[in-house]
Amino acid sequence: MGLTKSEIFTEEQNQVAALAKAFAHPARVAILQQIFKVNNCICGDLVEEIGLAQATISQHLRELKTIGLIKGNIEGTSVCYCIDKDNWNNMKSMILNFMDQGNNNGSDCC
Amino acid sequence: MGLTKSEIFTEEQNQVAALAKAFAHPARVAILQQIFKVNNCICGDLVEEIGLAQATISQHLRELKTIGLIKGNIEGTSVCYCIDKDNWNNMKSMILNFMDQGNNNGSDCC
DNA sequence: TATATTCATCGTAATATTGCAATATAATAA
DNA sequence: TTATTATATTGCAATATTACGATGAATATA
Repeated sequence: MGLTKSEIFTEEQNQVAALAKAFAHPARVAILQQIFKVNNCICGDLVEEIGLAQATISQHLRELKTIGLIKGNIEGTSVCYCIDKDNWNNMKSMILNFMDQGNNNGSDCC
Repeated sequence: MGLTKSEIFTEEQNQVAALAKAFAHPARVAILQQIFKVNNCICGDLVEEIGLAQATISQHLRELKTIGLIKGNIEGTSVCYCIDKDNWNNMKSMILNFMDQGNNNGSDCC
């Protein structure tokens, strides 16, 4: 069916999944790394850096913006993107919290 | 097209994306949480706990197993699943490393 | 004004994912 | 042997994702 039954899961489960989905494509991982690397805002050099069509990059940027990981600012004819650090840190905590369950020190049970 | 162009990305970018994809569905998040919660091995109570058909749960379990986050052990007629802690910790490091870039302390640039 | 530049959006083709019923497989119990 | 139980696999239908060309909107430049 392709339709996730979100209503049967907790808010937290849906949130973790939604954030993970944002990271679940190498182009979006690459975009985020590039924004971090350049540190200052970058614009459409992403299209050059990464080897995808402009429309494709724009689509990935929108997904990252929609979930709140990045912000975009219009500067003349180009658009400057950067990490939304508050949100980024919140989401980092969420993922950490999820991955830290049960402190993983005992030996595997099977 | 629906076909990710993996070859144009780095190994790391593809790995982060692959791990994130495993977390990118609330059913898989719920399965992992449940395995952690019960701590000891659990079997097909997942079908009861989570409200999805047995075939669907089995499919999600296979994805988690394929990427290496969990291990399954046959015990009589049932199967005991548990976290693969070595892999889990490695993947946690990978995600942390990715999310820690640029230590996020300055103010946003736009 | 006319033209270029930069980015977003639309439409669409190809592929992937989700979910389930039906069926298969494997181990135990009667 | 014949059930029974627990899980996996297969085969679909519905929906989502990825990618890109074409086009649109906005700003800058000649």
